[in-house]
Amino acid sequence: MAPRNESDFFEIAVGAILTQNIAWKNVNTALSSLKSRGILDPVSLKNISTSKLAAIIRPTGYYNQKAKKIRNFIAWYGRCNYRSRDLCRMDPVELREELLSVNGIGPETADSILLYALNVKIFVVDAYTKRIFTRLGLLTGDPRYQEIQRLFQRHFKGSAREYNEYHALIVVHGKDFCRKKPLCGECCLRSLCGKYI
DNA sequence: ACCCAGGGTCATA
DNA sequence: TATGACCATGGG
Repeated sequence: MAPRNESDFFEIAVGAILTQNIAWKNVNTALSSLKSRGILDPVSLKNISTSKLAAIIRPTGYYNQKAKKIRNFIAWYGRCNYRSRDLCRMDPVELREELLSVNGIGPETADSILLYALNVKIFVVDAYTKRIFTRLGLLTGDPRYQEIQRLFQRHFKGSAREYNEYHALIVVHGKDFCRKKPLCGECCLRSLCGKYI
């Protein structure tokens, strides 16, 4: 498992918060602004005012809420006994619980940080995942986050690298499932999922 | 001029 | 437990 440098860790973690209910595309400009100002680090984000931060991340929408969420995350990091490079030594279950205790970090954001920033082998469930798995008949009704995650993790025995790749595939093809009739994205995922699920 | 995008929190019943 | 209101900009 590969610990990342602090710069990468914060870019991924802050990006995970900024992308909540928003396409990645909209996040890049905000992350670039933070980087070009040299404030994508825990000290700068601790010192900047919430309103200043909100103005910078404006293009991502929900900017007032997200500014608070980012500062809540930074405050947690300040309280945490581990530095970013050592977080991977924490028990992943305990770390997940700690992330979830931060106001503004829910299951998907916590799991995104674990998988993408810390290479913890945990599957990130998003709206697309739920829609696709339900549409494919793998799940029925209105499954909860944990059920969907368990379904994938029970059947897919792959590396964290592959967890990462599969979630990316779902995001890429997920929009095809907005339409009623099967499209190429569905065919792709049928063969994809059929191999493992 | 709509419609939606890789969520999460809070209030209410 | 579960359902709904709310947050808000940018691209199609």
